[in-house]
Amino acid sequence: MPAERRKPAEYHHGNLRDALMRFAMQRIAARGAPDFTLRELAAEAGVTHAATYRHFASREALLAAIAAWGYRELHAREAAAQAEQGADPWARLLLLPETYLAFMLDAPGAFRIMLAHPWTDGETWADAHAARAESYALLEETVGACQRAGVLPEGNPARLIAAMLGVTHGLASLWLNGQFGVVAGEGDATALIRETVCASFEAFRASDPLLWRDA
Amino acid sequence: MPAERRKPAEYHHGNLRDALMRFAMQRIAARGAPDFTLRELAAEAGVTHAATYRHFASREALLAAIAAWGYRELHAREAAAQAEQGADPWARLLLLPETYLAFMLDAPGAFRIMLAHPWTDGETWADAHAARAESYALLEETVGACQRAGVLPEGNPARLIAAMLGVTHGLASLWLNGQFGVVAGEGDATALIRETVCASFEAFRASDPLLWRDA
DNA sequence: CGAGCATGTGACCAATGGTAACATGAGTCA
DNA sequence: TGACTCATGTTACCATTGGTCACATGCTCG
Repeated sequence: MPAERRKPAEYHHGNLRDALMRFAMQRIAARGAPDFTLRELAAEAGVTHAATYRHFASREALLAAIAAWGYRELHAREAAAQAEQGADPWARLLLLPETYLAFMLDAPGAFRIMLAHPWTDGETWADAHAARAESYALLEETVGACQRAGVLPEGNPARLIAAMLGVTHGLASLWLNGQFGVVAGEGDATALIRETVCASFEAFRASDPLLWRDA
Repeated sequence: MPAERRKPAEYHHGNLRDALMRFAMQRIAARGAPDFTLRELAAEAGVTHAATYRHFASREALLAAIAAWGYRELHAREAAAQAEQGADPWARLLLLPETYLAFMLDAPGAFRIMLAHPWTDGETWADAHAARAESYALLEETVGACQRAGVLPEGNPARLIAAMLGVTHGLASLWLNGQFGVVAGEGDATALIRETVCASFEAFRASDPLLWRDA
């Protein structure tokens, strides 16, 4: 008589995969790093660690699945927000970092894998790569629209994109790694991040076009 | 007769500690993550893995030592560059990201631990924390000098600092994780990074002071 | 020269990621 | 209904890893 099984039929129908991903994300968020053990995830799901290999080829594949899910979810949220926004390109652009940061607060575990994990093995991370490319494409397109509308300076869009992605990503990364206290004391870090991103974007918008032109 | 020993007396006098750190940084840079095994580091040094514990209390302590070294080295380079620069605060400020990015190219292995590793256990990472704080303090001070000199907009310095640290750190982080191709194609990434950081700083400098004022 | 201490060794341990052969149960089709 | 089958999960196993401990070795300094 095996002790204490999970609720019958809770797993055994595809739920295990999702459950493992959820548990993993929780642990990552809690511990600040993908430190979890496949065995502890399995135990939390009421399952043997070998069962996990029915759903993920390896530990790293689990991480890759999380990253892919994260980028797809992010892209979906961005697209949805833009859709209900209207046509103003500048407003649509500002929605992107806002959605990005909101999602980071919702799913910090996924975010850490998305941002700060070296996706070494192309094979297992192929899906994540594709998902990420979608999200980047949206940024690229929106920046282009802003430039065409004259609301962002002309010049090499790659530089503008890099600058915007840089601030957003950089602040997110600092927050995720708990490095924010050093720069900002102990105030409301998330508010400071939002305000800083906003101010930076405005500064870019109003900046001298010469800055972004190639040499 | 033990096979193939290291050159006699090469270790046994404090060199092992440094050698292990060097090897570890090489592996981190090569593999893009602190994947190395204590055993392989020890083997590369011609030593048993147990010997490593004479110099580092744990694997994580090795990482912490690398991070601490990195921040101390970074701070030293920044201070040196500023010292030979002169008194112009804006020039001194621009030196910081420049030194930062140059150091990243010199020591990508250390950088990855410095930026993208969760320093969970305060005990083992205490030294790294202290070293990092020094480096941040320099940025804070230089920004303050710029504001007093009227070359940076008044307003909450925390926001300006966050913005500058954000771009720099964000672009560095993207580069370290190989995410730069997505945004910039396959050009000279490091040049693009430098130019983008420079343009961003100029944009911040020339921006409307209202942007950085608290609400 | 001899003692002491830092450094390195060898044997050992529990835990981990991963594999393979076996078990079980839900759905399908005769 | 009953047999087949495939997905899912289990048991047992393996090599490797981080870590510890008692023991060896060899600088260094009194």
